[in-house]
Amino acid sequence: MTDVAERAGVSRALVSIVFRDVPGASEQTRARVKAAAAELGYAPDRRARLLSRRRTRVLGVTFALGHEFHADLLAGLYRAAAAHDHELALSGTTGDRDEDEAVADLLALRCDALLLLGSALGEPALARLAATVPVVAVARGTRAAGVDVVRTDDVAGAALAARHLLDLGHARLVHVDGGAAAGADERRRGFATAVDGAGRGPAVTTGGGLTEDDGAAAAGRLLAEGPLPTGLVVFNDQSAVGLMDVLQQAGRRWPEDVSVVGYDDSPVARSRWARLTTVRQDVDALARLAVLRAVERVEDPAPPAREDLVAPSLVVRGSTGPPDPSR
Amino acid sequence: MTDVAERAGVSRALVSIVFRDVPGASEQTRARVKAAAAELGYAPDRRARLLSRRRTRVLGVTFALGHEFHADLLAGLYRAAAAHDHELALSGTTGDRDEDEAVADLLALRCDALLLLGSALGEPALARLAATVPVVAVARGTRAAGVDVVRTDDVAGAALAARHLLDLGHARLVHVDGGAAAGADERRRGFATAVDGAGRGPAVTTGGGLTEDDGAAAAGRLLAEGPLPTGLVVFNDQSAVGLMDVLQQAGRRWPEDVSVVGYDDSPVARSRWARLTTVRQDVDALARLAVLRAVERVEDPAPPAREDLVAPSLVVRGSTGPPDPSR
DNA sequence: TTCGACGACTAGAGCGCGCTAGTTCTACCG
DNA sequence: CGGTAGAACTAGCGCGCTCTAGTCGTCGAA
Repeated sequence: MTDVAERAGVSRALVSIVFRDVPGASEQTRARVKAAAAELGYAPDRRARLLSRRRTRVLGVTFALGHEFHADLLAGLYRAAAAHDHELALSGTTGDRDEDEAVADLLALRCDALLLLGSALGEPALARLAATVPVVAVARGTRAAGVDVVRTDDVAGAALAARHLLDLGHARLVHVDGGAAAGADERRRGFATAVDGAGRGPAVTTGGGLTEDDGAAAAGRLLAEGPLPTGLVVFNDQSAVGLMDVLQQAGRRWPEDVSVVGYDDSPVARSRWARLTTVRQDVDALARLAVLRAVERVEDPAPPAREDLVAPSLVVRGSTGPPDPSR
Repeated sequence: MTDVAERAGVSRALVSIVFRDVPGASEQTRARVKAAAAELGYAPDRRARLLSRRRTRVLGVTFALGHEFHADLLAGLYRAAAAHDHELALSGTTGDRDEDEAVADLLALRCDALLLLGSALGEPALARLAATVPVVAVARGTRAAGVDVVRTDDVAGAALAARHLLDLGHARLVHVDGGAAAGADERRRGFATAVDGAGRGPAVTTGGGLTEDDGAAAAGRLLAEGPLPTGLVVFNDQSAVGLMDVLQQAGRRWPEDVSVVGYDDSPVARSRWARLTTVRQDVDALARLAVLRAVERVEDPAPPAREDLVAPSLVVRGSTGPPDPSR
């Protein structure tokens, strides 16, 4: 910075003014400073810049590496943060790098707020964290004190899936659930409410899970239990494709023999093989709201924690259709 | 820091000594300082710490968000960086956040070195960057001046795939290539060398690409062109599953009618449907080497750029088998 | 007793910025 | 010509840490 100032024949303060783009310098000088900086390959050191500022305008984000949905969220967060003139500091979690470590890293950077994507932290840990720094839990519900929540309305999502099948004319629906996974309760509830509400109850749910194997296991049970239901709402896309694989090996076709709805609109749902009708979470809205809540809470930490539900939407593909009347 | 020092009844310098874990404090005092810090919820501010240190011991990493292979690499990089007592600063690229932006962000943090995962930067841009800061290109070849390269030996990888099929007894092999993608040339070469070397030449290659659609298009051409080859080596897993989908719709089975080998060992290769035999890149070795080269070059920027090739391995699954002699 | 060595600890400069409280310079008015 | 407003610019402290060059005190050897 000193070099740039010297080369442009001004003081360091002037260089600072130019790079912060604030009033206090003539156009002519601005040009001269910028030219000098370009020649010297100078760009302000962000660490030093943040150090002398009360607010860092940096949002810390923890996410699971390799989690497609988190990657989508991050893309949205980059956009949303830029819109609020903030930056992102990323800290990934993996098998041998847990969330505590990721959070500690971000705290050492003195982020203004923390956005935890699908956090696995317990409520006490979350509450403790929220006492130190504004925390927004994204895509995960919690009642931890002081933690803002931004997530998809899973009750509505599962209901959307169920109603889609009901509208197509399916009478025998089954929900392959997510067991104890985050959001599984809400999805069970949404499915049941939709089915019961349409007078097609009682709603039938069978144990599932998050993985392909979970879906495959559920498919095996359904095939063994007698006549296959014509409509299946599965906890997520991954479980759905595991299920579909077993059904296909048993000679069942979609949408002719069975209609299947997934959840998440992950890449596999788009595959030519599955063409999976699925519930899409509004990633952009989630990201925008998460950043907004974080920024708001930085401004004013006082208000009680709030929860934002974002409406999901249905993406109809080839895995669903009217039931074959001949069967 | 001042608060902690006061509470422990020592100077700030002592607190620094304790937290840097360097000699110069008695065990007794260390304990007292740490206790005081814990009570006050103090952790050193990394920005300030780095600011006053010549070397930051931070490695900047650019990666493509949502790219499974990059996520795997990052997990390895976290491990490798920790082993060298370094930290990682992540900067993702997306559709509307390009690599230049990601790199500028990292430079503003004054990282010691940059690791670019599958960089799309041109050679001039890379060379320019390398003149400013040590740069390691990971999973991507380049001859840009001053840029170290760490990547998989794609020639060997494609040869591995071809030899696997040859060993199984396949006589008619075709390589569905990656067009102009990074690594496509090497894989073509490896395939051709293996086939020619086994006296089963001339090697046949057909145009492919990176996506499912590319693979599907290639499959359509192969089906139309006459008798289907019994062994296919495809540029990557994604293209392979697109191809397999079309083959399946045409009534072909694997491994009975056709054996298919992919590349990358991505999650889709593990799917129950595809069970794709594939070439796995040694992510851990790539990550370890990348960090090592970066750290070395920070120590001593002088030596000429070097290129490290990491040996890939074959993961055999259900998509390959001996050719059916009855056909 | 003196001296040096060594462990424990501290003062204070400096890292690269932002920001406040100035100073200087220019233009214009009465 | 003095006075003044406002634009252009600068001096210097402080952000939270590291690190060098010390000081102080203790102990053992000459």
